[in-house]
Amino acid sequence: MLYMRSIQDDRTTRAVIRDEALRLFAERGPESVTVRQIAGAAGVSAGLVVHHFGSKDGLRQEVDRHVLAVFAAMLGELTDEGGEKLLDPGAGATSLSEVFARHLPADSPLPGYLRRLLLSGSETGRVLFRRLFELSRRTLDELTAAGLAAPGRDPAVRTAVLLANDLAVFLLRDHLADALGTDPLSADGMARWAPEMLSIYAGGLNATPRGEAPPTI
Amino acid sequence: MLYMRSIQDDRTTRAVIRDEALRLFAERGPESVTVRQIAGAAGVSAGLVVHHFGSKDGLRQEVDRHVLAVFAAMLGELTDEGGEKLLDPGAGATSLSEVFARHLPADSPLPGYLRRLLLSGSETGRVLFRRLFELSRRTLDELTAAGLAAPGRDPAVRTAVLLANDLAVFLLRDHLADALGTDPLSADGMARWAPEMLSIYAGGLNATPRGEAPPTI
DNA sequence: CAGGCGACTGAACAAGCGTTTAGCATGCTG
DNA sequence: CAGCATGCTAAACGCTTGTTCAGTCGCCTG
Repeated sequence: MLYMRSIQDDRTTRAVIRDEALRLFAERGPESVTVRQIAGAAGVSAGLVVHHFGSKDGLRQEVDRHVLAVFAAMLGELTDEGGEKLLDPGAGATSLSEVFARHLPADSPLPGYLRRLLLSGSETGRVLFRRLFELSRRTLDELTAAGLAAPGRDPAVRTAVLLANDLAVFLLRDHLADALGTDPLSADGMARWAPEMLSIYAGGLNATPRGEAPPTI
Repeated sequence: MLYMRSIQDDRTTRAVIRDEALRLFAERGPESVTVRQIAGAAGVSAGLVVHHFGSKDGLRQEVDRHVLAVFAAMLGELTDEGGEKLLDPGAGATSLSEVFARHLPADSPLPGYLRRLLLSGSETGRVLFRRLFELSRRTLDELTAAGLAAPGRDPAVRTAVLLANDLAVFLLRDHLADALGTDPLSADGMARWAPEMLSIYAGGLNATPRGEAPPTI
């Protein structure tokens, strides 16, 4: 019998199906992927997919749950170490992209799935955004407590601005890579993106370049 | 015969089909909308849709062309008056959202379609992003010339940051409305969003007017 | 008035969809 | 050993999809 799974693949068949579905869903969207395509990619029959997950929508929900769990683990770590990293000038591990880059391989389908999730209008997407919003709010509060930021006149909006800026990198990844010549989620891309971002956060659009002394009166 | 079009509707049947398709595509995505649903919404038969546009994909392309043309007209105006408005402090008509809000009714499907277009990976989306990127670049250059901004050490990235920030409002509209309690594309929403955004652009996250006391928490 | 042409419909079509079913091994359990 | 779940396949089912087709209506033109 022919297997698409490598010899050393210790995942269960169920997990293989789930992972291939995740990849294809992230790539083309669930509506444009058929059960037979998922089955083909996993090296099994279409019937087995339904046997394991009840239905195509059941599989989609399972993928949602799985992705949410992976994200929760990653964000949990960011929350834990957030306090120290934030106060360490120059560390700058405050952006989602950096967390993702450290935890995921470059070709991981998760960023793409995150994008679909946020834009699908689904309940899962809403849950995810709410979590990110709360995380963003905590980050802003910590920055404020450390004297690195002011809460602004409308802290909720300021929180939203920071989060939107962070998420935009995921949502527009392909276009940004096209326009800049560098994948913004790669190490090189982040090395270009982060300083520019931080520079604006530090002193606005008209701030003097880093290294020089700010205008003191 | 029953018509869904109002009595005073002077659009051709062809235009009605196109508009209903635009609305449904923006709402649910082209893959999730059937020809029969479009026909039903337009009050015609499924055969007529194909008769007018050749195929479902032909209709999709026509909608793409139409949306792109409408955008081009709006962006053209922004380019024309950009120079003066930018130099007028407080006017702040530099963001895409404001241009859209001034030209489109609150329930227009165009913002939603713009979102689909940018995230679909289609050639039309790529063209649109490139135009917006160039526009953003010109805006940054004008701000620089007016002494309101520095080009940064990596002007292309700075351009991308500004554009991404602008587009994030469209892409995350529903989530932001949920989190903030206000549609960011409404007049009220923009009145909250713009000052916060401009404040960061003006002086960063920790801006405090010089000589004054820092904001109390 | 004849005739053709474009708008339009309802029925039909083939293909593809998600799902169901019957059946075949395999391995554990009493 | 019999019995029975479990993992799995191939075939088939019913439905929906985009598309085609034959034909009707009304209008313009010669």
